[in-house]
Amino acid sequence: MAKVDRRIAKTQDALKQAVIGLMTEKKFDDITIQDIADRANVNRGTIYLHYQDKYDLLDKLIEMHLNELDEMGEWACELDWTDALIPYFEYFEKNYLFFSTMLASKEAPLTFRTRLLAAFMEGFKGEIDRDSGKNAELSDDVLLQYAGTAYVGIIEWWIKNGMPYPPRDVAKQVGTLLGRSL
Amino acid sequence: MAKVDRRIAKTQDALKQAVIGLMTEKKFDDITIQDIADRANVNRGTIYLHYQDKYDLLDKLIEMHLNELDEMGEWACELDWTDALIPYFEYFEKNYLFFSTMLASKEAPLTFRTRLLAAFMEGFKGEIDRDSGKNAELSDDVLLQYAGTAYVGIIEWWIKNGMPYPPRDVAKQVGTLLGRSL
DNA sequence: ATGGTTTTGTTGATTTATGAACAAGACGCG
DNA sequence: CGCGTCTTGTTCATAAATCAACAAAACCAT
Repeated sequence: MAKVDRRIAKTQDALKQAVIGLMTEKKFDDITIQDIADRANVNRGTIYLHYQDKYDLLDKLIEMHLNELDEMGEWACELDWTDALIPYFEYFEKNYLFFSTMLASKEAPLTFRTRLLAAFMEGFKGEIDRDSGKNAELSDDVLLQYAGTAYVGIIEWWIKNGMPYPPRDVAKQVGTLLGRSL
Repeated sequence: MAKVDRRIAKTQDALKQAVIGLMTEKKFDDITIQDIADRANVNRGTIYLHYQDKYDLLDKLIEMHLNELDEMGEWACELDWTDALIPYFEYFEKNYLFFSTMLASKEAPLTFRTRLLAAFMEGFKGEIDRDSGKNAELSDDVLLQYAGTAYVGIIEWWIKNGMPYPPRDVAKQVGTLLGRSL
């Protein structure tokens, strides 16, 4: 990964933080470019050096998290199911503000929830047990859809309810259930 | 006040925060320019665009706070003694990390405590009651030194003991006592 | 002391961010 | 509808920050 200029990282980070913060206060469509610039303490014009418009910014923000999530997937696949999900839930916890905002907001363009589901289903593809024969009579479609929605559903519930269990605990339970399903 | 460029404000702020943070972890002399740059997430060379060296940086940091303190003094002099100190103690609270670090560190060049005392004594000069005659037989020297060290002493105690009373409460009590002294 | 390593200041070429200004759109309200 | 105001996207010249490289100090263990 070519190391990016410090300034770029800083302003993009500030902008993303600003958007997340503002989304907790008002609807995305009510947020103005100037709002974002002010909150990020950045010149309004600077935003256009990095993004097309606020929708593009939100899009990139979402994309960033989805990318980080499936980068985690690559080294997590070496663990068994009970432990594999721990880093994920720790990630959700660390970025609580982002996920709760995104899962809450109805107007998040291209609905975040949908993209999250797609990403997880993609990630699950390689994890289906085709050896033991326990899934012989089940088709990929059904399996992925089942496990994917279940996973997203649990995350949604956990986040919206203020993370009632520590990451490790939910992760282990969900890991067990996912292991059974796939 | 000529408005400074956003970038300048940001890097200077980051640098000052970095110094404060680092001073809680190690002695000032052990802090390297690179440490500061790293913590502030700024290029090492950038530091030299603003300061001579780390001592200059620390100096400017102190100066900044002393300036803000005596700017507060100007509009605070319209209040009576019981209320006049409230904004000060709120300021100490807000910048708790700075003051506790500064008052603790023995090696703070030019000893912060001394500069603080000088600033307060200077500020008290105009507040001595020369009308009622109650101070007729007292000389400025004695009065200023007495009140000044008392004030600094209280602040030191309050900060070092983790601010055992809310700012308002200490401020009022100290205000009363200072009023009697001057 | 001495040789190796770290830290310090400085430099120069380059990239990014800034502020201010502008025209064109969108918005709301009387 | 039309008018004023706010928002958008873009431009330009300029200022600040970056990275990499360098020589000189300062530091430290042998």
